[in-house]
Amino acid sequence: MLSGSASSYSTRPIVGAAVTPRDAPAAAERSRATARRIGDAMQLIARSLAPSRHVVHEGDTICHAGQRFENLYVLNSGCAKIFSLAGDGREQMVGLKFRGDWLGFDGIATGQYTCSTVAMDTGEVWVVRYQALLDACAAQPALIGLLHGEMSRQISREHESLMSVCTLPADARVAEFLRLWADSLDERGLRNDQITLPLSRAEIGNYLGLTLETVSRSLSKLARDKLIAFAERRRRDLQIPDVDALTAYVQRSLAPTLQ
Amino acid sequence: MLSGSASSYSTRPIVGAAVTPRDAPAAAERSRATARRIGDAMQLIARSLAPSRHVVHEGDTICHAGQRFENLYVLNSGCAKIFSLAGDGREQMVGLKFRGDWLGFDGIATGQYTCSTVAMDTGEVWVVRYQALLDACAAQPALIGLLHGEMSRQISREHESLMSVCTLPADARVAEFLRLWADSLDERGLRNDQITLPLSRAEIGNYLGLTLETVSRSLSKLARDKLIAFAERRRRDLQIPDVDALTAYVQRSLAPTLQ
DNA sequence: CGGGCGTTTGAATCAAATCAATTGGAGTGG
DNA sequence: CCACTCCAATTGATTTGATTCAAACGCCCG
Repeated sequence: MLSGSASSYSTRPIVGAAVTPRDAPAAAERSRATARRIGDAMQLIARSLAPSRHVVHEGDTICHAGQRFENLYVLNSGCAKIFSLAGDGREQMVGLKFRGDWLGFDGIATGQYTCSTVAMDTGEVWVVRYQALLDACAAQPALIGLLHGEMSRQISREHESLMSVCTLPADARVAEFLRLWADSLDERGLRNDQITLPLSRAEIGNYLGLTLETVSRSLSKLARDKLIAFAERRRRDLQIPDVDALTAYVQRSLAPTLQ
Repeated sequence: MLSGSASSYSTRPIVGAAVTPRDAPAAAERSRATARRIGDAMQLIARSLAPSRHVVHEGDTICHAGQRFENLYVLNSGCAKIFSLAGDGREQMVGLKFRGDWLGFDGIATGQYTCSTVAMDTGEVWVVRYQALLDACAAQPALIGLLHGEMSRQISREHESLMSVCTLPADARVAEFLRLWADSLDERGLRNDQITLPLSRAEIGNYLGLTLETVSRSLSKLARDKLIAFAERRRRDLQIPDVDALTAYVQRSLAPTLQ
């Protein structure tokens, strides 16, 4: 079976996978659908919850690990990074958030956030009191669908992160990270051919389970292979001429013998 | 700062952590509280949802990736493993489930499960139609708290997995895996001094981002260091004389210079 | 202009993967 | 009951990808 020999890391197939090939025009359609979904969701929230709105700037903490849970937050613009904090001091970046994404789900179970969220650029955060949200759900059932959808989506994204970290070599992990970023921008109708990473190499490394040096080397390699191009001066701005090429790069790394 | 020099892997602190030391009697109390929580939850589900009950056996698939989403599943007994399937055929084990845990959240957002769940031993699964659950929530508000709590808990657990895989060396990852297992049994009032792993080394490796050989070596090392002991004949049964010692082992691996 | 931080790059090292051989248990059929 | 196969697991030898250590560069800001 294919997947057994494919990965340079770990494992043989255990459940047996249905391989579904990717196709480009469908991806574009999916992206438009996502844009619509996010727009509708924000409208619904605005209309039925009248959330208080807060402008945040780069470096501002939106919610703090350990704080008492009361609110959920929805990002209306800008982007944010989420860190999970272990009792022993370890910090792990566990997520990236863009317009339409929700923050703070991790606090519901225990009544206390386990993650800190920090804005990566100027943006607007909508604050939704959890109790108010529950109350509003009674009157507006679409809200509950939205809420559950977002929690579900977050769970699925965590699965993808884990898959990335567990099955991909360093270069591919970085490529996938960039693809994710570009896709996220694309889905929100933002330019994704020229992106500015608001994360240091160290932060990217933390997210991907790599050291900053390895991230730097991988980016240099991707640039050498013409999958990305750095801006003249700032090595944090980069162009992605072809996002699908990144996907192909990841796939190639899985089957080095078959290419 | 401590955490920067501590980890042999990755990174320097980015947000700044509040270090909260662990303490043993509190852990025991927490475990009892969890047992109560799970018992209450199962009662609530039984009472207000009257779910259909299904006995499953080792190897049975509870839900299949790709299938249309309709139901959530609650494990009443037994244990199950969850695999996320990528389009390219990669399989990643992303979770372990025990009594009281819910399955299928990943399907809500897209209307289609992205994970396959397989029973690891004989147990009972309660099938809850998602729509029926939503309807019941209106009459029984505690249900919605339960549901959200479980989704939230799952998100937090994924964070822990990612932290494990990204920050711990192989031996510590295996130790943490065993600790997690023992804790899960403990919280459910089951014996946890003598456990039988229903997973092969390959599956553990897949879960932890390691090869089966590395898992085997790590287990042997843990046995050599007397943190675990194998049963006479079967290398899948093992004893954990002191669960806290596993925690200490993980901590030591983070600060090899300071011990 | 100079200091500081983020980044790049090289060289040496190391942890984990790979390759390979062996053991041992479970199950099968003679 | 034993011989046989099959698969899981262990263990050793070797390779390799990523980390670590170190040095140098370049951008930004005071």
